Order: sequence, then C-alpha cells, then structure tokens
Amino acid sequence: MRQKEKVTIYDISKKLNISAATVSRALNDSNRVSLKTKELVLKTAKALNYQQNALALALKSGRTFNVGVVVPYINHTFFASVIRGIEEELEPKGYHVIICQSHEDVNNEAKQLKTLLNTHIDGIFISVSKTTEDVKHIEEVRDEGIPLIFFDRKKDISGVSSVTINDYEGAYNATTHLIEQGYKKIAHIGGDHKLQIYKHRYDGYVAALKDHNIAIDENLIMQVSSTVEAGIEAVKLLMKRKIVFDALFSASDYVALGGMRELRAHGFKIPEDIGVVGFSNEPFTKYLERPLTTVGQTPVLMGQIAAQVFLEQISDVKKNVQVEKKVVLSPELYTRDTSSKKGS
Amino acid sequence: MRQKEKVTIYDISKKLNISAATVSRALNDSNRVSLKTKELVLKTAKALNYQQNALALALKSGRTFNVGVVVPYINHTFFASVIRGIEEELEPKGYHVIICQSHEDVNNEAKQLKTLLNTHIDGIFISVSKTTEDVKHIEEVRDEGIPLIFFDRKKDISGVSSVTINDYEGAYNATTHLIEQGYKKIAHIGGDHKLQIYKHRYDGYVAALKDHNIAIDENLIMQVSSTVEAGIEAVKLLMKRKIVFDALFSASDYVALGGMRELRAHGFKIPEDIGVVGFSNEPFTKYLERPLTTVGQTPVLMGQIAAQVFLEQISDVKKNVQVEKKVVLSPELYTRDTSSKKGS
DNA sequence: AACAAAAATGCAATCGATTGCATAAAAATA
DNA sequence: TATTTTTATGCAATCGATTGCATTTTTGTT
Repeated sequence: MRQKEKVTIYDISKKLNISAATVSRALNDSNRVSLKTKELVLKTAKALNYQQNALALALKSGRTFNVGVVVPYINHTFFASVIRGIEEELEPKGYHVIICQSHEDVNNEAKQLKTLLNTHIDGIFISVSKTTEDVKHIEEVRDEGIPLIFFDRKKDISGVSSVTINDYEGAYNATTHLIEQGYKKIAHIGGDHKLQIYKHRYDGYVAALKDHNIAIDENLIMQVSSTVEAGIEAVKLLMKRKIVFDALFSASDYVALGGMRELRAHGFKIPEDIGVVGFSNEPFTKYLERPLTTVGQTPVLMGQIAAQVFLEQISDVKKNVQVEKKVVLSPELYTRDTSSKKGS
Repeated sequence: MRQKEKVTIYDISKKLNISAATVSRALNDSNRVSLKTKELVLKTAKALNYQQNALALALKSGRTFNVGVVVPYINHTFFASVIRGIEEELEPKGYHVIICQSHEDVNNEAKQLKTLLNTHIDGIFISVSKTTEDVKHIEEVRDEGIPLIFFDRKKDISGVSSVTINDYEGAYNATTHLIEQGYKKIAHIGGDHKLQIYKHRYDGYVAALKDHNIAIDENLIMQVSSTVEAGIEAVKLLMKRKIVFDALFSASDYVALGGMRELRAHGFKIPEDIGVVGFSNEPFTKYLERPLTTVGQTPVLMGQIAAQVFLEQISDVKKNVQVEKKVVLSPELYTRDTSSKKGS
C-alpha cells in the first residue's frame, strides 16, 4: 500500500490562486495578511485536511519539538514515573518525548545519545547508567549546545543542570527511624559508589549512626547491585560470616526483598528479629505480606521539574545565557510493617 | 549557548572544489564517482566530522527510520519487554524506536497516533488500550499507508498484521493444571472482555472446565481491572457473597496478588486451602514468599517477531502488496508454589 | 483628484541531501 | 589522430515551510 499523498501549502495556494508565502503567513496568523485571506486559507486548509509537515519545518527552523530521555531501564517504576512527569509537562507545549534505554551500559548510552543528536532533538534528559565513568559522550552533547538535564543519577559536569533527590537525607531519615524503633546493629546493603546516589545514601546512613553515637562497623556494610538475587547473596554472605545485626537498611527495594527472603529462610522474623527498610517505594513494596518500609522519591515531580528546567533553558538559549540549575528534592519515608520492632 | 554549526555536504564540496552532488554520491558509494574522489570525500568528511542531516534526508526520501510504539504503560514489565524485543531487532538496522503511552485511554491513544503520524515515522506498533472500542483512529493510520502492527492486544481490522499469544491455550493449561492438582471449584477473576485477551483467557478457562466435566458456575466468575486493589475487592466481594471455592485462576498477576492478600486476611492458606494461578509472569511473582504459579508470555520474542513482520511489510510496501500477517505465540505455564494442593 | 502612508501579497532564497539530465573528461577503439 | 564509448562531474530541481525584500493594492489625508 502506498502512502497517501500529503496536502501542502502549495496545494492550498494553487486552489486559492495566491502564493505559498501568503498561505504560510495566514496559517501562522501573521498580521501581514488580510483577514479575508486568512479565513479563506484556514477554511481551505481544513477542507483539504492540511497537516503541517513537521520535517520541513524542523529542517527550516532547526527545532523539532522532540526531546530525548535516556534511562537505564524503562520498566523500572521510578524511571517510568519520571518520564510520566516529563510528558505531563511537555506534551501540552507540543513536545514529543523519545524514550531510550541504556540497559545500564555506557556504550549503549553513548550510542543512544549519538542517535538522539542525529535525530535533532531539542533537548535531552538523562539518568546515567551504572557503568558510566567516562563522561566524554555526555560532554559532547553539552558541547553541541543541546540543552541537557540530569535527573536522579547525575555526573558533575559543568554547564549541565540537574534534578535529584536528597539521597543523603532519605538514608539519614531511614536509618534514624530504625534507631528510634530500637534497633542497634543496623546493616547497610548499598550500591556501587560510582553512582552518586549510592554514595549519598551510604553517607546518610553513616551520619545517622554517628549522630546517635553508634559505631560504624565495616562488616555490616556492603555494596551490591540492586537486584533481588544480589540481596539474597548479600544476606547469605553475612550469614556465612556469622555477622550479627538486628536491622537492615538497603539502598534498593529489590535488594531488601531478596534480603528478607533469605533472612526468613534462616528463621529470622521480620520485623521482630530484624527490621528492614528499603529505598524507592517500588509499587510491590506496598503489597508484600509484610509491607516494606521504604524511602519514596516523588519521581513524577522530578520529571515535571526537569521539564520545567528544560523549558527555562531553551528560553535562555535564545538569550545566549549559559545556565546550570541544580534542583534537589526531598524524599519521604513510608513507614510500614517491616520496621517496627514491637511488631505491627 | 548556541548550537554548534553543523557540517554539510556543501562544506565538503567547497573544501574540495567539487559539486555537492558529487559529494553526496561519494558518500553514498555511488559507482558514478571515481575512486580517488570517493576516498578524498570520505577522508574530508571524517576530518570535518560530517554528520548526515537526518531531517533533510527524511524530507527528501520520505523515510525517517523512526518507528513508533504505543503501549498502555511503559512500566509494565510485559510491555517493556516487548519494546526491548522490537529494539533488539530494529536498532541494528538503523531504526530508532519512539515510545508512547496511552495510559489506557483511547483519546490519548488517538492523540499519540496522530503525533506519530505527524512525526513521519516509518511504522507503528500498537497494543490497544482497554478503553479502545472505536477504532477509527487506528484505521486512519492504516489508510495513510503506514505499516501498522498489533501486538498482544489487537483489534480485528483488515489489513493490519498482528503478533499475539495464545491466551486461550494459556488459560486452558493453567486451569487444567489446577484441576490436575485436585482443585474442584475454580474461580476466575478475569478482565474486561472488550479486550480480546481477556475474552480468550475466559474461553480457555471455560473449555478446560468443560473438558474435565466440571460445571461452569457464573458465581465464580468476575471481570475486574488488573490491579492489586481490584483483586482485593474481588475477593472481598466473593467472601461477602459467601461463595465457596478452592482455587483461583486470575487473568492478571496483580489481581492474583491482591486476591491472595485478601484470602489470607480471611484465614485461608495458599495453596493448601486455595490454589492460585496468575497470568503474565510478572517479575515479582517469582519473589513472593510463596512464589506464584503463572502463565508466561515470551514478550521479548513477541517484540522481535513484530519487528520482523514490520520489516517484511515495508519491503512489501515497495512491491505494492498488501499483507496481513497473523502470528500467534504459545504461552508457557510456570508452576510454582501457589498451586500444589499437597503443599510444597 | 493627487499623493503619501499603510496594508497585503509575491518573489526568490534558504534549510541539506538527493537525483535526472546534461556536459565534460578520460579511456577505448578504429 | 579522429571518433566513439565509457566514466566522472556539474547543474538545477525537488522535498515543504519560512522570511527578507520588493512590489502591488488599498486606505487615508490634504
């Protein structure tokens, strides 16, 4: 089946015996066209079912009204929600969101960025992959002059704005909560410190312990990837090493889930024997047999704000002003079943 | 910050004192250009860091090498995996995947399709929303001559290909499995029959009962939306009506999850008192305290095949042949803890 | 009615790559 | 060497919309 022939401004101009320039002006509501012609053009455009050719416009104007979002995985509730926030903010303004996945691989990330640049998007939102250490590919985007905004997982690159949450605060509050519930020996299974978020969560955990005069025990601290399997393995290792603890603050809900599974397998009761707090407020945490206490991150809001930063940025582009805005959101602790020592 | 000035074929042509036409031909490895010039152009292109302007190309050729995917929600593991499959197949061929969400709303779906058409994509993959009854907006895509492929959730529209799984078979096997485990009164909490998948799952359930000489009891059958909350409510209703049953086959893992929660709240033991089987093999099902028996759908494969159908289709477009390919994949039952009457 | 001012419209170039047709240059043949 | 054939290159139009500048038409003023 062949593509339908598209109606262009030339079709309208021929039909009305006027120039395409006038048609264009009429469609753009220019004040250099008489009301009569304007109405005539608009009517004819509707009659012929005229649709502006976005490609031609983009070629001429340099703006595509497309923005790119690069996330590790689209099926992580957190990222999906951020994307939702970006969409909510940008779609009403006529933007279209192109979503890309890096699958936590820096090479993939670089490839996606390159493709996006080649697709002539108007801006890029990115949450970097875990394997991203070298940031050359990101600097390239900045150097091309494409507005770039980090969200959640950022790198420190000058000239790039970011919207993050206060992971330190989230971890601090979570740990403090466990302490206040009476737990004394709190283990922390975190993530790779190459990602700032995990470093900050670790820092918050450490600070909370210190502020409550609890000594830091390196044996209680691990860095693993954020999967259920990793959580299982981590607890297995702690058990094997015969390390004693009465609470677990995990930097990931998935790890917490795996950890709880393994703890129960060893006969521990949660939260009676061991209290557990996760991070991210993944939807499933609410529906576990014992709902999981966790730190929520307002991802939709994060997306909305990231989008707003972008909109500011492009208005500044015109003014040739370089901006670098850093927004930090506050997390919220969802206190549920797994962290109240007295039982629920 | 201003956008970097892009290098065009004219820059190359000026530098080498040849026409842009020759540069274009050289870059496209035409046999109408001498080897010497070809090499020279290629070298200069690399030196100047020339990047082909995709917009200009698209405007001229009518092909953008972008395809659109419309799903209800990107954060559903199933859809995310299908998208992954499409990407895997199409990215190596130079295509870029634009992902859109309908949020289960037909109006949104129509809007997304319209935007995609306006973005001049080369093809569209769609899994329709639950609220999609009128299919005018989908027929429009077809009538524009844009290759269109349904996956999982389809509508019967002539001239549109589809890749689905055999929901009937999945449901039949799941129900039969419960029967074989010794369960006698099997409830079915399904979804809205406006979606074919739910109708087919219902049909499979009914057929399995009939084949095992079990009478169909309308009291045991419900249609709800596929959320945890709906599952809770559904079981609450069954309890309130004092309906007795010893197994539950749900058309959704989420509903199964909510259902189990509520059943336990009423003191039932799973699987001893009541066996449960879900549908979709959502990742969380594996990690529940009692892992959930469920029907898996090979979504990545579904995406790959959908992409292949698309590639076939566009080669057929050139030949002006109208194809309508229907692929049906087989589901697989994952037998886990919640469905073995004897306990695990 | 004559002219100035204002408003409306058109021409043609532009964005960057491609391609049919014409021409120029090189190679092959007589 | 002259002529034909082959190969290489260039010209200019095209894809569709926009816009500075020029021109025409209309309106307003004296």
